[in-house]
Amino acid sequence: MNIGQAAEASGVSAKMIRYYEQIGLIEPPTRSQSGYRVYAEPNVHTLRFVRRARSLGFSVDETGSLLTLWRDRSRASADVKRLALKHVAELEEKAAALQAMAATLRHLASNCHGDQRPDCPILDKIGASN
Amino acid sequence: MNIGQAAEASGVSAKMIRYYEQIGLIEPPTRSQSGYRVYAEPNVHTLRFVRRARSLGFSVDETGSLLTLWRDRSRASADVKRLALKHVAELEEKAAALQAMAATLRHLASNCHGDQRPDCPILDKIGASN
DNA sequence: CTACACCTTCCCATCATGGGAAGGTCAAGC
DNA sequence: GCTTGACCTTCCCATGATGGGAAGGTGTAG
Repeated sequence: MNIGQAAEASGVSAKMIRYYEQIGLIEPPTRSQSGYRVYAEPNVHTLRFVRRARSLGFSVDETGSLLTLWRDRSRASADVKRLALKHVAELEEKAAALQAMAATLRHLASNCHGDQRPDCPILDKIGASN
Repeated sequence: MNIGQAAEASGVSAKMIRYYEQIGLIEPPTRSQSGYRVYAEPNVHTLRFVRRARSLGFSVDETGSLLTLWRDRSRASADVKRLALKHVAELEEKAAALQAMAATLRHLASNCHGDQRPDCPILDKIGASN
C-alpha cells in the first residue's frame, strides 16, 4: 500500500503522514526499491488511532503519549485516565473562555441598534478609555 | 512616550506593537531623532482598542476591520453588529466543538476503571478498527 | 512509447506570539 | 567626562499543525 492509499484508508492526509513520520510520532515504514513508502494494515491502524486522538483535541505530543500507552500492554488504565481527564479539563477551560467572549460580545451586540446610525455600544466598549 | 511605556500603558507588548505596525494594523508612530518610536495618547488608545478586540477573540484582520469602523464616524452600527454577530457565531461554534470533544472523552473516561489494570475503554475506543 | 497518476524531497505560508543576538541611545551617578 | 544599566533598534528563529506547490522520479494502462 502506497502513501495515498494509506491516507485514504486512515483518513490522515499524505502530507500529514510524512510529517508525523518526520517528527517521530510514527515509525518510518518500509520502502519499495524505488523509495516509495509502503504501508501495511498495522500502520494504517496506528494512523487511525492518531487521527481519532487528534479529533478528540489531543496535541500531537499528547497523541504520542497515548500511542505509547496504547502499545504498552502492561500500562495502568489509571495513567490513561489521568491523561484523559487532564485533557478534558483543558478542553472545558478553552470552551468556557470562548463562551465567555461570545457572551460578552453578544451582550454588547444586543444593545446595538444595528441600523444606519453610527452610535454603537460595541465599538464604544472596545474603545473605552478606562 | 517610548515603546516600553506605550506597552505598559496599553497592555500590548512592545514586540506586538512593532508587529502590528509591521503588518499595517496600526500607523507607524513618529520617531525621535535617534530612531526611537514615540507614542502619544491617541496611539495608546488605539493599542488598547486592539488589545480589547483581540481579547474578545477577533483575529488581527477582523480587528483591522473594527478599527476602520471605529475611526469612521459615519459608519452604520449595522455593519459593526453584523461583524460582531458573525464572530459570536464562530466563537460559539468553536466552543461547541471543544465541548463535544470533552463530553466524548469524559464519557470514555467514566467507563475506565483508572486502576492498575491495563484494560482501558479510552484507548480501546481511540484504537477501534471500525 | 506516451500520457497520466502517483511518489519523492524541499521550500514556503499560515497565525500570533515570544526569544534572543548584535548593536545604538539615554539618563543617572561618580 | 565616563561608566553602567536600562532601554531602544533591526533581524532571525521557533512555535503547532496543516496545506500549497515546484522539480523531478516511478509505475501503469493504453
